[in-house]
Amino acid sequence: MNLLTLSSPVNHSMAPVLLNLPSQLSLESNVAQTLSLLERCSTMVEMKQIHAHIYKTGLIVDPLPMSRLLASSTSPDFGNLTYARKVFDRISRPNTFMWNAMIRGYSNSNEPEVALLLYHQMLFHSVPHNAYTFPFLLKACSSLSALEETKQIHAHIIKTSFGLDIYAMNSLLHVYAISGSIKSAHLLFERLPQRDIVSWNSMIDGYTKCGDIEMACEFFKDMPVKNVISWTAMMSGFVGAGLNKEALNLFHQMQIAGVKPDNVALASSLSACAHLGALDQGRRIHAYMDKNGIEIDPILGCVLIDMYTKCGDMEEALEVFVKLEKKGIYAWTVIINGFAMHGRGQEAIDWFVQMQQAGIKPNLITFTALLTACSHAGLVDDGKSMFKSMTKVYTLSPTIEHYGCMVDLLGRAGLLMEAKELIEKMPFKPNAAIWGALLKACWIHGHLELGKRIGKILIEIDPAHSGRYIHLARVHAAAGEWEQAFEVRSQMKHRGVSKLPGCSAMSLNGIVHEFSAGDGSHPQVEEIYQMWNRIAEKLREEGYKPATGDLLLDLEDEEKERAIQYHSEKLAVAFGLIKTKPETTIRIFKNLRVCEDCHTVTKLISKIYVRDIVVRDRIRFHHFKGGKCSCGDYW
DNA sequence: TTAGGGTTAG
Repeated sequence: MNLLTLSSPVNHSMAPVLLNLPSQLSLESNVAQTLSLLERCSTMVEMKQIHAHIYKTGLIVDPLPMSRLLASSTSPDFGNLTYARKVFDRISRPNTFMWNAMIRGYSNSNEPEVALLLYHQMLFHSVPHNAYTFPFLLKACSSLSALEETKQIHAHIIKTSFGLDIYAMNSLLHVYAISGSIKSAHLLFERLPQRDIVSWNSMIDGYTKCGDIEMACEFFKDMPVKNVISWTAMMSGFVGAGLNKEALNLFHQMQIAGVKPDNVALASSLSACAHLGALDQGRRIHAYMDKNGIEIDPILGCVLIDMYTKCGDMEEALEVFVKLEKKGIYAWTVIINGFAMHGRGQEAIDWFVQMQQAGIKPNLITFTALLTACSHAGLVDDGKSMFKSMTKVYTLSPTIEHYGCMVDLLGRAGLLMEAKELIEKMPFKPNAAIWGALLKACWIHGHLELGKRIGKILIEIDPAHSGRYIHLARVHAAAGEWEQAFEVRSQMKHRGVSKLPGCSAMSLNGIVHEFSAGDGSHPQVEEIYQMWNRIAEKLREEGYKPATGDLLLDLEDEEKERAIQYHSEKLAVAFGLIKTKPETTIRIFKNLRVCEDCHTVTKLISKIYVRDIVVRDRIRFHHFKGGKCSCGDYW
């Protein structure tokens, strides 16, 4: 055993003297003092000093301080697994505690498979395991989704009579629940000799992760006691299922139930706000965080920034971003993506430059955000050079998503041949997203023959997707082929594919008001329609004529005009004008893309009524002001 | 010792 190697990293002339370590002590008090130091230790520098002390004073032969040293140096907060491994490998016969510490360390690391290998060696050396071994080991299984290994460990648990240990059983339940074996988890849950709140929470998490939100709700309802984790697991389940209103509702119920939200619950609720575009609720949650002195950890910071960008308030997003102490790659990517969504391509690039100056390396998602930014802002040359730099400068291999962004960027800019060449050259088989981007480009730039061919391919790939039929019908209509257009729409109806109804939402005093085309369900429907008629009058005075284009194939012209007049977005704008004070920005969120007519109308309204109107459509933001839109009609 | 949170083109 080369002890010098172990203590060599400690350089007393270099390392700050953090600990005043005595060298002359009775063995007993030295053990006690060393253990107490290890307990309080919070950096690797301190750890190495204690290690040197253990070595120097002969405590190295005592298993107790060495065990603690291993436990601390494998800590997920400040530990160093490589260092711990060196120490561990030089211990001639490590005890169970030491093996457990190593297994725990690896289970929390990016190589959890080593935890399983260590367990194998532990069995080989006939080291007995204890109640702590299984939870650590199963944590590694859950990171690896290693179902086969989990089953083997399950057998060991039963064989070694740990089947009554609630920690081992809960860990087992958790792996089954989140590794696609929810039925096994449920069976295990039913047969558990005792259950606690962790068992229930794992079932909720498991059912939400496999998409069975109803079962998750059942468990949530039935559980005898709920804690903040139960509420959060259910909330995240709702968010994951796109049920963001339900998630926010639950967040309020949680507070009524007297459960104080922690950072995870706050992150989940902010994520729901981001999806809903519920800016005022998001702001309220932010204010709550400030008032209660909640420390903004790196994840919470990202979600908060993301919420502001997705709710249309880039300035507030930037303020939070600038104040955020530790800006990791997530935070930078979120802010760059924010600028991308808002069509502020040059700023996205500028912040990317700053990110590099801060020494943060971009990842694949950062590039998706950057390429989107270039695409939305029509920055073709910048986009091309970014795309090239991925491989040349950053050694990142573009994924099909990046090719999709490039096809979109080139196609939108009218460089269809270049887009086509890129598709032919790329190392992937084109998917629906690639064809979809090209089809859109064909439609915008009038390449209708190619558009029809792609449209047909898309329907073949995605026969249950209503958008595919609608786009092909639109291309036929643009070519004046009304009969074929009608045929495509009939095919869609015939196959039982229903059109996703357009829906616009506006959040007012914490309540989300939703509108769909021709909607009569809103309680103030009369008032809204009257307002719309007044708006229509003013629009006509401005010389506006409703578009009766290609979208409403099966209607007569007069009907088309009526239908397009009552698009959800127009109803939402009318509602906004009634319900908010002059000069207040109206914020609307659409589930589909803005249609051309609504875009024209919203521009005019922003001028006539002197109102800033912010519309988030399925892809990006439009900021309407003084008769113009921030997208520059490029979308 | 076991359970819950973050960025992605169309």
